[in-house]
Amino acid sequence: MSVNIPKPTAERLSQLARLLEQRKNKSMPISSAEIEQLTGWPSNTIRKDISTLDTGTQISTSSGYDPAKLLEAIRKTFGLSNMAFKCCIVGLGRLGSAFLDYGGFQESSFTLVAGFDSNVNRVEILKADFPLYPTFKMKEVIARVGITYAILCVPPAQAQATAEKLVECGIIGIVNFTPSILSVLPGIEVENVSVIDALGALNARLAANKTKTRSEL
Amino acid sequence: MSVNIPKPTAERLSQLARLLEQRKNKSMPISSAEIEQLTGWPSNTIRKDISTLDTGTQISTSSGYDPAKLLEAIRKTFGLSNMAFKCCIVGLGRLGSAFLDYGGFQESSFTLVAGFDSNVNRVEILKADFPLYPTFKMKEVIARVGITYAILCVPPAQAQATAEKLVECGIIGIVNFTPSILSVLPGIEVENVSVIDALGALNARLAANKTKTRSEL
DNA sequence: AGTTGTGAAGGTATTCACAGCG
DNA sequence: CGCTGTGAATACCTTCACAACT
Repeated sequence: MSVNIPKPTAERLSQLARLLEQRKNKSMPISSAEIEQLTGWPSNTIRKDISTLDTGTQISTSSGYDPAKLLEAIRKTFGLSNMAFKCCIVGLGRLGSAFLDYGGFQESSFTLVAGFDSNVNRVEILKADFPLYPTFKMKEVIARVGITYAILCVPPAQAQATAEKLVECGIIGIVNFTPSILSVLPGIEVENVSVIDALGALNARLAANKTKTRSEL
Repeated sequence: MSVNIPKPTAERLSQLARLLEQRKNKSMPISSAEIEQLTGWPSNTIRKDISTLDTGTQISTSSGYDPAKLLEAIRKTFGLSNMAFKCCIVGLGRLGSAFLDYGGFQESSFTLVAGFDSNVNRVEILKADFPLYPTFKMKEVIARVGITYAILCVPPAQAQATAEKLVECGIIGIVNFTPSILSVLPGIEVENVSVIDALGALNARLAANKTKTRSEL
């Protein structure tokens, strides 16, 4: 069931989940038109996306979707129902330490459970809701706690080496905040997060818009 | 010429540009096979992507592409040849201030030219290679300096309001690092950058891999 | 009424496979 | 000969339009 969700659909649904998590009014139905208004995606597409979920139970009324049920359906489809995936931050410089008090994890299906830095001093000074360790404890902690994903924030020069070490330790997915391009073993997934790429994407889209005739409202 | 570059192609080319910028060996030819090895995209696709660029001059030899020429062609196609787009950081908390010494902009077509924060104290204490201003100077500075893009790092609760203000000031593209979903006027582009989404994408891909039979090397 | 859900049509992007070039 | 470059074929995603449901 739900074997093949198109990648763009998966991305939209992930963001939709985040939107639902944040939404104030947890019980008021949300319509595809409202989602269009909030996100800019056509309501048609949204309905099609939602139709790829296997909901089991009834999810919509005549005035829209039940947000809680919709959120649950998305989570179930992506295999993140009840359990939260455990993540660690690697590299606690300015960028890495910014996540120590980042609120976004609160409602999500991911939790931060550890941070690592090679600078022992920094590990001791920084405060967080979860323990911070010097790098040499990485292997032990990742195995013991059962950490799945890593958020990589080390300096660019160390990125590739650190990534390899993380994979050795059992990490299967890396969110790469460094500007380095990582190459990893097959089966391991990397998601690159880069301001420069984001700016590039913006720019590409705006350049494309200029060419197009304005067929949008 | 080059009227319609597919969106996924544009994204890959943007990343390819970054890869070329970082590459040590600036003169050794790079082949589509090597790019495949580094990025995971099929070499076929890469060649197709590159073929959408209008290169003017010859860009490849029989052992691959000339990296400098390729980079130049990508930049030209995206309208960012010589000039660098001017960007500002809005919100200088932990996350925002992490960009003050982020190296990635060095080789790119984007430059940071200003930072803003509502906390006057913070503006005075932080050090950067470019000037920092209190928020109330935003309109004046953006207009005078000619800033195009903003990197939004304010607390989630202020995100939507700040975005609207930025648009009023003349910003046409926003890289949104807050977990809030922004709605903006048509013609304005937003690129969301979120750890949570990145983790979601990772997870979705890994879940999909499990279903697939391993047809990869 | 208003909204979802969905087959069918249309449009895009990727893959294939091989011609053409240095 | 290895590598690029590209029409043609395929696979994929989105849009449309309307039936079904509340």
